[in-house]
Amino acid sequence: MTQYKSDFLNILNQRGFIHQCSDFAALDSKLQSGVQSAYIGFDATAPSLHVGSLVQIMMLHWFQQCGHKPITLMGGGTTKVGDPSGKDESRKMLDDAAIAANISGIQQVFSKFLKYGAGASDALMVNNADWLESLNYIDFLRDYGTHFTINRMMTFDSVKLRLEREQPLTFLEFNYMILQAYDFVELHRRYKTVLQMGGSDQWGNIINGVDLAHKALRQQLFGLTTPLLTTASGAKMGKTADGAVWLSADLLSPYDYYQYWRNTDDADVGRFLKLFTVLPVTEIAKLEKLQGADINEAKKILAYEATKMLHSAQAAQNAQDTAQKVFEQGDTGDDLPRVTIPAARLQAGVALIDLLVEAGLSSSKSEARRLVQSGGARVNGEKIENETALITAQHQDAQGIVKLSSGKKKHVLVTVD
RNA sequence: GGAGGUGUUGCAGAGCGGUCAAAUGCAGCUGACUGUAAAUCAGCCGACUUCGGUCUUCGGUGGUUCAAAUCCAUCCACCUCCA
Repeated sequence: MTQYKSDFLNILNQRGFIHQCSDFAALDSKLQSGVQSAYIGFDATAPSLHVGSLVQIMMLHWFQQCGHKPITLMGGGTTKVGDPSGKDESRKMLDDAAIAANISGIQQVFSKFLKYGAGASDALMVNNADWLESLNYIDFLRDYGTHFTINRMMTFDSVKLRLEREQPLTFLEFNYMILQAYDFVELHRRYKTVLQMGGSDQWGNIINGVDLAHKALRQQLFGLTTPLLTTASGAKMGKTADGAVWLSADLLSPYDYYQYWRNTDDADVGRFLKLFTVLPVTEIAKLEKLQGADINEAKKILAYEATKMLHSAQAAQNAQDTAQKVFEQGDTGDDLPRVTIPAARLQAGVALIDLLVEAGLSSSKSEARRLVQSGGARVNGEKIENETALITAQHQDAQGIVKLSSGKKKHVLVTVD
């Protein structure tokens, strides 16, 4: 195994974060020569980040743990342009207000993983709108446009793939890579930032920044990317039945977040433990030796640790307690989602079909019917196959709760007010 | 500006006057088997339904027809080639 001089690269290497680097040896030396700053850019296209971004955030986390200064760059300016990488279609245009709202949502997530402040290795939050919006078009073209050739830009995957698939690529999007390259140069000017990290899909964009710095500033900057993360079954990280796995508790409860990790494929557990927890690699190595059903123990640790990092130890514990009650004892737990209906309605009796829809377990009555017909609907753990069944006050337990389930994993507690 | 092409249910992609709520694949849901895993197998996969049906969908609009996703007109978007 490769050995680096710097702690940072060693940790990243051991934990499987590294895909490509523009210059391993020189970066290694640079990291040894004092406190450095590195950044990762995040687009403000959604009100929260999802687990797909977690790898990058963890890299910044380790960077800070190694005594360096991480910078989180919000793409307030570049979001208006839209990164064409990996997309067939242009992004929808977002207005200023939406971008600002998204940025404030995303910032809350970062503070869970990074310590912000004024100290040497405290993290810094910047927004590229601060410099991109005041750029003068002609000056910018003359100063930086000369360093880019269309010939080369056409060879980047983000451009090439669009063209090959005969999908439109607007001039606006075509400029994205130039602006991202300029970001790197600007961050170097402002904060002596020497390293840009990102997912492997960002390699082209990152290298553009490194090149631009070389040409415009005569400075060697560095790029480092993570492998594209997929699950063992080949799916992209962060997608579940209900959509993205958000990092904001408003969009995805800690319990659901815990469950997301708890349901990891066997084949992914070791890899994810290294990437998404801070457990020592020696300990992870022991967990990786588990076989068969014992792997579940490793998954519990993964889920607990990941939830703890994002939310809190308490939230992780609550989620774990609930999961244990629900899955190991067939009971109910406090963290299960709840819906409340008027007591009078329950007295009169509510159609099971309707309740399934109201609880969010089915998206339409038809779907709820199918669920019941196929034997996937349960009330208090009892399978109900009669689609005209009524749920009444008699179904309430001692606490006045009715537990409604769709399949084996999705449960909702119905309470009355 | 000119010529041609494309636009179908989450995605991909058939259909080209009735048998079309629309093939097939992927994704998804449920069940069986299990370990809250994977793989495999089975069913489902527009909405509403008193389960008889009813209603809304094939880029938009307006036509032709007993009947249109399928034909015509027009508009829009995109692609390719020419200028």
